[in-house]
Amino acid sequence: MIMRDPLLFRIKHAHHYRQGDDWCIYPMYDYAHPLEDAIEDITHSLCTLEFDNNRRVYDWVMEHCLDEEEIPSRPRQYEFNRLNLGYTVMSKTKLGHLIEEELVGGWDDPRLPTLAGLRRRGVPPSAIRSFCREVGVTRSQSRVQIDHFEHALRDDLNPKAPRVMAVLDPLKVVVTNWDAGEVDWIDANHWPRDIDKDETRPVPFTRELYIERDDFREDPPDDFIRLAPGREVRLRHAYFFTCEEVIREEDGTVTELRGTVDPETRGATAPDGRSPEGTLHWVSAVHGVPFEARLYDRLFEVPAPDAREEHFTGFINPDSLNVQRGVLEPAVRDLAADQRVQFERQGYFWPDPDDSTPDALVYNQIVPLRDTWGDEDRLTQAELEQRRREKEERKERQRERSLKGKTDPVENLDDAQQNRFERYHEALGLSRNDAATIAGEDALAGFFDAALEHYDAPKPLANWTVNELLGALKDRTVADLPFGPEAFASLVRLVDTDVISTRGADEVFTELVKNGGSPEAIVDEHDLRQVDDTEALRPTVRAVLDDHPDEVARYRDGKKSLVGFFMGQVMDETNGAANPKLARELLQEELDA
RNA sequence: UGCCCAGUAGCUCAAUCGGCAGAGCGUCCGGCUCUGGACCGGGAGGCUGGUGGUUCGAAUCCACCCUGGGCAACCA
Repeated sequence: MIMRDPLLFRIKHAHHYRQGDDWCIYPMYDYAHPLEDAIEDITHSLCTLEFDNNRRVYDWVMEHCLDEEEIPSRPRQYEFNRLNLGYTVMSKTKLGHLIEEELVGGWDDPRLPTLAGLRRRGVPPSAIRSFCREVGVTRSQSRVQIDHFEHALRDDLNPKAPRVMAVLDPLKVVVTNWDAGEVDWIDANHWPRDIDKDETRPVPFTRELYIERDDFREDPPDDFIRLAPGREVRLRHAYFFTCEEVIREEDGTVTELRGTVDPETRGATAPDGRSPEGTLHWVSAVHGVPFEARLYDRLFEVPAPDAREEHFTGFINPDSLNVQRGVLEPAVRDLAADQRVQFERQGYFWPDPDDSTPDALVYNQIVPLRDTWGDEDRLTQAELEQRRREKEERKERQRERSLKGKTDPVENLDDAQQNRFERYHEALGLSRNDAATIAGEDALAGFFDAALEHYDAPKPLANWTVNELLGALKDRTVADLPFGPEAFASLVRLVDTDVISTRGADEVFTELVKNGGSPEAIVDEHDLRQVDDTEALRPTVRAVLDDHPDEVARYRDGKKSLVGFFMGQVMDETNGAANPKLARELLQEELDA
């Protein structure tokens, strides 16, 4: 459609903001794009899917407006699907709307998937690159799950981010068997043992500490492995601690925990070998540095906010930003200002480049740690099962619909074509489908009829016309082919009379489409005459099996589909000349021997 | 309505000329562990959207259909 009357430029007597009134002719996209690419020596011109239609014009302009020698390297346009991410929006318009409506802070809001936003959030460029490598480039429209992105982030950050301890929602703990003035400076490794790095920092242990409020439950569920009344846990890098007393306010909120530490467990290992299930991070209440933590969650509550009938802003997650006032271990002051760190058991963070100052630290959460406990929203086995069922049902519905929608190909034919169809179907005995397919295209039917004059075998000719010729034509017509009905008929005769195999015929046909010529000559030239002699074929079959002992073993072990692989080898070896039926029989014989 | 593109494991993608349907993520189980993290080992998961055809052999070629998306001109 677009090629029927491509529009390349328009004439408009208008003032141009830079060229003034010098020109009254303005190029259209279809004209400017290919020419610019060619002039700039572009080799791969990439664009999004909606320009797929325009590729024909692109090629046409290139061909008709430039001589070969004017094109340093012929540009080719490739289209791809743009990246869609779950639980967010990617289009500039929609992002702009969020900013205009002040639903987010600006283009660099860390909740946004913009480069400015990701950068401010602390996402390293290398993580973005590895994410892109992982998801790949595709022509199918799809939406990438946010999990993939988060995985790429963690994977990138894991070996780069030194571990430190930070409590985001502090709950006070008093160690009753520890003197008020005493400080134990513990040398704690910045890195877990599975990362090949060894740097430590001093962490102060004191009588008063903070732990995460979430890490304590008065009435813990069975699978809760953290702190509860009477229970012992490990304080990371420090001592085993047992909770003995819970202090509450009038309304019942817990304000403080009291308990004791086992002095024998310094370094967080016990001489008697006991090992608590839970390990908690903590920060000294005396040395701890107050800071602000900004936790980011998905911006929208639904996976595809832009694919709904309602306006996408209606799905905004009200809790996408969660600001906490926490305490940090003092050693973070010694880290570089832009150092990305892992707050143990929390996630990866870095200081906000705009708002963080030495006196008022502000940390952005880059990505939380993977958490397999609790009520997060990953798919359970049952949900996976459910999805499988839904997919099956969807397929079943599609099957019904596609069967119901099926039409008789004859319906679309005009009167003359109808007559032709009847001749093909009834007189020549072609299937309804083949007969209608050929009858429906006048040029093709003429070609078929002419070929019939040279080889009177309607069925094989029709098979080749429909299944091979049609595939090679694409948007050309038979008139554009470098060969005529006679050569085509000869080819069909050769394969129909077993002079060549279908595989050999494919080669002949490819050559014919490319350069024309006579099928018989091509057969001789490429030595494609079919080998029907069992004893002539046997050595080849044996050689193939000898060359692939592993595959033979796997075949005998039950992987019968390898027959196809062996067949391919035999056909390759004989350049397509082996009689396939014979080759298969021989293979079976040798393999089952 | 016409034309174009896409449909393969729960998700994102591979599969050279038509010749062994695979990978990563997720999930489940086990191991390790001073992070319920990371790491290591193993398993489950497929009518390649459907029907028919061509072929010794089809995810791949042909016809028709289904589903989703794009384009239909003076925008890019």
